Amino acid sequence: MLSAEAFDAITRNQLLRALPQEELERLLPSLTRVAFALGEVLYESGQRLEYVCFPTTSVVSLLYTMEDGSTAEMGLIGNDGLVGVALFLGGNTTPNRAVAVVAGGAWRMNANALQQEFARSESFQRLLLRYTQALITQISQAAVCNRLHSIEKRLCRWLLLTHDRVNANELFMTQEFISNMLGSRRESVTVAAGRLQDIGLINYARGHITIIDRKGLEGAVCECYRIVKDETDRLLWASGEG
Amino acid sequence: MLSAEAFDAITRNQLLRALPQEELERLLPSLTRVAFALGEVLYESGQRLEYVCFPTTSVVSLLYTMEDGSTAEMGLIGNDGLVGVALFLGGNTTPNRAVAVVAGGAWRMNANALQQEFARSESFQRLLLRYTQALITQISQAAVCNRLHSIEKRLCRWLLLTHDRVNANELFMTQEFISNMLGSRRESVTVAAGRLQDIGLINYARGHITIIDRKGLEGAVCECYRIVKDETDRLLWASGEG
DNA sequence: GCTCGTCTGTGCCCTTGCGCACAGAGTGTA
DNA sequence: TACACTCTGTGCGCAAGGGCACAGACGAGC
Repeated sequence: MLSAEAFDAITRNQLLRALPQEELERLLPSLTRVAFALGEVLYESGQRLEYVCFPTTSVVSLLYTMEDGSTAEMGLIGNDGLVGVALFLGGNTTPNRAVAVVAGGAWRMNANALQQEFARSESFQRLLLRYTQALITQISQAAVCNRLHSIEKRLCRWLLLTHDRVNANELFMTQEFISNMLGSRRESVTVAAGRLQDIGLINYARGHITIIDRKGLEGAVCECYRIVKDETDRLLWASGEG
Repeated sequence: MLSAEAFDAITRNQLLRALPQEELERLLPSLTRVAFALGEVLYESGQRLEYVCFPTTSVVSLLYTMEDGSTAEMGLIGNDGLVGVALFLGGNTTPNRAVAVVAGGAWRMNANALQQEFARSESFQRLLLRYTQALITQISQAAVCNRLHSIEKRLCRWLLLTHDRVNANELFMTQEFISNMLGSRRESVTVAAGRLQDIGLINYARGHITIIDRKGLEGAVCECYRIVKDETDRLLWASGEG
């Protein structure tokens, strides 16, 4: 039987929360609480994964780095997901890195335990595979959005994605940092953020963003944000899953 | 026991070829041979999938269409893969469409048979999940490439990807068609293709491309092409898989 | 206070690629 | 042969965004 405290802590990750109680109890011994600092690297490109992480208050970006050093983000993972799908997909490594963009906590589960449970429990497997599809949706939308939409819209999308995964209206990150995610120049982010600030959607000051008008951001963002959100809801939280 | 003819036909798809013989025999009754015309739609965005397809000589593009009608490709699938991962991931639909970009054949397998076999056979499941990771790699690389690389390089990448999946140096597709995949204007493709033609890599004439200098294309493409190729080889064909 | 380092704002020039318009060049068909 | 249609080439103006340089603004530490 899970203590109320443990249950409360563990279900701050929505994937874990979606699991049946007896499953959670079985998983608990394999889960370790960890914390990530801003910018901390969970794994490097090509590095063998030793564990997966279920973020609770942290947010993790899947980042690609090109040979010339330019970078772009392919996906963003918070308490709605899990970092390290390659472990149960069977590849064990991926050609991208994972970086914490919001400092905070997560639950860590080592490779063996994960693979064992994946093979053993149908509900666990089903949930993880559905999550994989949600992740694919997010990545493919990023592919299209990166191609077709302006920096300003993509910035809105990124802010909303991050805001969704954080329990606050304040984010701590520099424009330089964001430009690495968006795959653009820092100056372009400055200009775009300036416009969002001018129309009163956000406030920006030295690595400290405040979301002032969330609805306004939702109005300024491209369709990509909603498509991914709706599809994720459908895949993970809608039907009688778990 | 598979007839030599059936075995030969079925293993034109590399995923199927990677399966153990007894598994193939079990699958055979569930497989139907189909053919796709150029431009044929395998499934529409949001449509419930009834089957997966293992292309043999056809090539299928996963295409995203925005509300304003603009389009971009997220992935390209040939005899090295399978169309319809959402079926075993559990989502049953995806927000993109699948379109044949090279006419040709495929093996079709209905949803029930697929799901049954996925649950029953570990080697089948392992192969499909590894393929899923390869697909994720391809899509994420597209996301980054779309953001950071020029039309010309992306055109090279697309030509190489397609060429890899086709047993010929001639491709039948208009520049208009390709521009839909690249998410660019037709005129931009004209210019880029013109340059590739000038330096003797390809020949272009009214919906009829000839790859003249494959090595040259590999020299002109961005790193994205090779990263995906190497990673796919590692995931699917390298180790003792199957 | 002062200084240093970091973060943000801005301006200028340049390239890429889009929007649009239209001209030619093949191809198919009557 | 004539006509219609499709596909490709090209030119021009324009907007977005990259490269670079530098100025200001803020905060931390002394």
